[in-house]
Amino acid sequence: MTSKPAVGDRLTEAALTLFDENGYEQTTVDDITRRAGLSRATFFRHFRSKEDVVFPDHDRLLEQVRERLVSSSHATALVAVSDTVRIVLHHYLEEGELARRRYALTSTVPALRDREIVSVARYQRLFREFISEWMGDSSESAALRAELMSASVVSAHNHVLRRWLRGESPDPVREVDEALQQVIVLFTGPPEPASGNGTTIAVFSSGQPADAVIPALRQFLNSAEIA
Amino acid sequence: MTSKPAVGDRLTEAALTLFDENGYEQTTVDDITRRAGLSRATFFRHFRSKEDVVFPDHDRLLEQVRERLVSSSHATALVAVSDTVRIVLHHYLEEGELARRRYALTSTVPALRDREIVSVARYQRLFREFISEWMGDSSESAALRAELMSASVVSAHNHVLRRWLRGESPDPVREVDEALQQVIVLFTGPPEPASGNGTTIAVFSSGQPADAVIPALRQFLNSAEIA
DNA sequence: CGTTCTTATGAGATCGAGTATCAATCAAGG
DNA sequence: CCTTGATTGATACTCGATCTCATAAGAACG
Repeated sequence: MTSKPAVGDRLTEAALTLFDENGYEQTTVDDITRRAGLSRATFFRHFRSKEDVVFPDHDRLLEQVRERLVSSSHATALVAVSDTVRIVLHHYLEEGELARRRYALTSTVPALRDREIVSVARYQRLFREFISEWMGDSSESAALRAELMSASVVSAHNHVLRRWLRGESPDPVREVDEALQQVIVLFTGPPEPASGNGTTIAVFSSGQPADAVIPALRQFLNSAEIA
Repeated sequence: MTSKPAVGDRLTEAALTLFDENGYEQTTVDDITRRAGLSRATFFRHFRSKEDVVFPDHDRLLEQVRERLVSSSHATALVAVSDTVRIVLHHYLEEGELARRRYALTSTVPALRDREIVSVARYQRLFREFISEWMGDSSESAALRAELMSASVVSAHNHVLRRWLRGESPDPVREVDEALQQVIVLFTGPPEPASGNGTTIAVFSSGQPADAVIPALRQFLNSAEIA
C-alpha cells in the first residue's frame, strides 16, 4: 500500500510547488487544495491562514524559546538570552534547504516579509520581558537597557541567519558566537584586564583602520594559544 | 454655507468613532461609509485598506525621514540617525490626543499592533542602510555594527514614545535626548581621557581564542577612528 | 452658451481569504 | 453489528479589496 504522506505535508508540498511556479499571490487556496487532492476546508483546519503554510512551526519554536528562558540559569540575563537565541538559529540550520526556499519567498512577497518581521518582534518581546524581570530593577533606564539588549541580540541573530540564508556564511555557528560576543562586550564592556601574568599587551600606532591591524593580531593570538 | 470638511476627514472621523463604540473588527467598511454618508468605493480611493484609516500619514513621515537622512551632515552616522529619529517623535507629540487614541487601538487590536511593528521596521531599515553607506566599510562586522546601531536607535525612540503615549513621561523630549545619548555612549564608549601620543595600547587576558578578543578590539578601533 | 475634458463619486460585479455548519466517511472498540 | 469519535467534504456566508462603468460637477476653451 502506498502509505499516504500526512495531510499537512501534502498541502505544504503542493503549496510551495505552486508558489514557485506561479507566485504567491497568484496562487489561491483552491489551487493548493486541488493540487493536493483535498478540500478547501481541510486546508484551513491544518493552517490558520494561507501564510501559515510558509511558517508552519513558528508557534512551537516560540514556545520552545520561552521554556528555555524560564529554565535558564546563567550569570547574566544577557548571556541567558544570547544562549537561547542559538536555539532559533539551530532550528533554521537544521531545516537546511527548506529554510532557504522560504527565504526566497519572504524576500519576494511583501505580505510574507511583513509577517516574518512580526514574528521576529515576538521573540524580541520575549527577550525583553525576560531581561526586565531578571534585572528586577523597574526604573526607566533599566527598562531602556532591557530594550536595547533584546533588540541587539535579535539583530545579531538575524544578521547571521540572513547571511547564511543568502549563502554568505560558511560557518554560521561560529559567526553567531562572534556576533553575540560582540553584543555582550557592547553592554558589559571589555573583560577586565587581569594584571600580572596571563595578560597580553599589544602596542601599535593608532589611526590605522581596524582591518589593517586585526589580521596580524589574530595570527599572533592563534599561535599563542598553541604554545 | 456649511463648508463640508474634507472627505478623508469625514471618513476617519466616522471610522474612529465606530472603532471606539463597537471595536475595530466589529466595524465593517460599509459601516464606516454609511456613517460618513459616502460610498464604499470612495473609502478605498482615500485609504488603501481599512487599517490605513488608523495610520494615515505614515508614508509621508517615512519619506520625510528619508529626505532628512540624505541631506544630513553630521560627524558620525549614529548622531545623524539619532537626530533624525527625533522628527518621528515630534510628529507624534504634535498629534497629541490623536496619537494616544491610536495607541489605545494598537494596544488592543492585534492586526493593528502587527502593522505598527512592520512600520517601525521600515524606519529601522532606512537607518541601517544609511549607516552602512555612511561607513563605507562593507565588511561583515561593519554590517553587524550598522544593524545594532539602527536597532538601538529605534528601540530608544520607541521606548520613550510608548512611555509618553502611556502618560508616563512628562518630558519626552528630554527623555529621548537622554536615551539617544545612552545609545551613543554605548557604541562610542565614554568620552576618552585624551591618550598621549598616537599610540594605542590594548590590554586583555591571554589564553582566549582570537575570536573572543577581536570583536571588542575591532569595535574599539572603529569608534576611535570616528572620534 | 455650449462643448469637451477632467475629476470625484456612486453603483454594482467579482475575487479571494477566512469562518461556520452540517453531512459523510472511516476507524476503533465493545 | 453497532456506537462513538475524529477527520474530511460540501456549501453558504461575511468581509476586505479590486475593477468596471456610469454619472455628476465643475473648469477651460471656443
